[in-house]
Amino acid sequence: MSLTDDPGAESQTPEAEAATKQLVFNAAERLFALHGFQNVSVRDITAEAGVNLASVNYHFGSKDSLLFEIFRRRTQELNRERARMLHEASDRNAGKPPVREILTALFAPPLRWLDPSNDRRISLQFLIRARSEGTAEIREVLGRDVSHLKRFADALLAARPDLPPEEVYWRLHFVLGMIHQNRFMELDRLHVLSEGATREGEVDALLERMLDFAEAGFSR
Amino acid sequence: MSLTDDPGAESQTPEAEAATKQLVFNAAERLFALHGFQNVSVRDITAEAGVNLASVNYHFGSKDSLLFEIFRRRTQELNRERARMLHEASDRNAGKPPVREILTALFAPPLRWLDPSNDRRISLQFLIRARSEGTAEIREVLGRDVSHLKRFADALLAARPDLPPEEVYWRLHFVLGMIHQNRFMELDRLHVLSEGATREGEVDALLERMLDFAEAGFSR
DNA sequence: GTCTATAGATGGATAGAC
DNA sequence: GTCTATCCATCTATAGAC
Repeated sequence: MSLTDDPGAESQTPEAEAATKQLVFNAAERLFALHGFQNVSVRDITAEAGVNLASVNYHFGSKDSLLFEIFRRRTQELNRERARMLHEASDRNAGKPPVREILTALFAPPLRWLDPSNDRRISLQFLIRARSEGTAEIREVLGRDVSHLKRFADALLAARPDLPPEEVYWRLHFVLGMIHQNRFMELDRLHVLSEGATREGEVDALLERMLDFAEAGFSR
Repeated sequence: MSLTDDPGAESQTPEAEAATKQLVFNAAERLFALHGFQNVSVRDITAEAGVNLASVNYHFGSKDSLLFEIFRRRTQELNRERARMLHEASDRNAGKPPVREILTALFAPPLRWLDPSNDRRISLQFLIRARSEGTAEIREVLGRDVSHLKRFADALLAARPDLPPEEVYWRLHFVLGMIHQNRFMELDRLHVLSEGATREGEVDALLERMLDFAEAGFSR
């Protein structure tokens, strides 16, 4: 079964290494998403993962590096989904998709992640928290790497050439705020306020609500 | 000049106490707003304030209590401004203000604080950060004390009785996201993305932009 | 690669002199 | 009320045995 020449002895090494590293990765993502970066210690992570204390430093170098790697991986996954959807929307519309389709490419991936039946629900919470609480390294990357957002800004500028560019940028800012509001804390608060009328479980309905609201905000 | 019978000796006590406490309060608010709750130590605060290390515990009991008191005070100030504006809007409109005036009462106070010429700019950043990074005590208060938000939800429900209530709650959720997006980090990021086209200094213009966007989102 | 023990640093809180 | 010195808990990171 093994691809190596030595199936005996310590042949479980690559699998065990991958397994331990993945256990740490998942436990760290989960705990940080739930309790925040600074509130989770390496001891918490290794205890949750059921591995020994030293494994974080062995596999990731440091606590900071671990969290940066989770952030990098999840950001890349989310941005690729968004970029692919934007590209498809562009293909469907002769290179000039309308506002609603651009916003769909921006909203749909994080909302799919938000679905309670989706394993990635916790990853989205992680990303939202890391964005505002992350280390200086994460913040610096976020601040400088605007290339991903630029594709959406350019698409919106092309869709609304009649608007002053700064108006388009501000509206993009507003819709990003709508997305970032979907944290556990704010959703719980909304649930209390509405006395249970708002059910976050219906992510398809939420996507339509967000699109209706944002598209209306853009159509002036 | 003193109201006490003993102007000599340690008569500076009340003023000195107030002065030191205020120095700590201001330094803590500023540092937390800039660097986050967990990233600021009591030593940082007392160094910034130019007072001795023990004064935080003497005047506030603990670091947690200090931050909770700042949060409580600023939240109260902001909510009172909002409640007053909502009340005035209600008076102007026979108890049933239109959506745009309700949203103005929600947006205008934090945007006034955001003005670079306003001392309260740092207080607003503090509040936005405390909301997402705060202690369990702060989060619990936020989660349970929805009475302030409820006034705005009720006003919106009255202004749009044609809509299903849950739709109104979701839209309120969206506009709150728009407000919370006005953090230093996100504003800086927007500034980079727009290559300087977005100037946050023009808070009056920003208020109009936010109102236009949100009102359009509500009018369907 | 795993695990224990511990180094090394930092931070919150407090005792006790003034 | 102020301030210094210090206690004690906690955390990250690592050395070294297995």
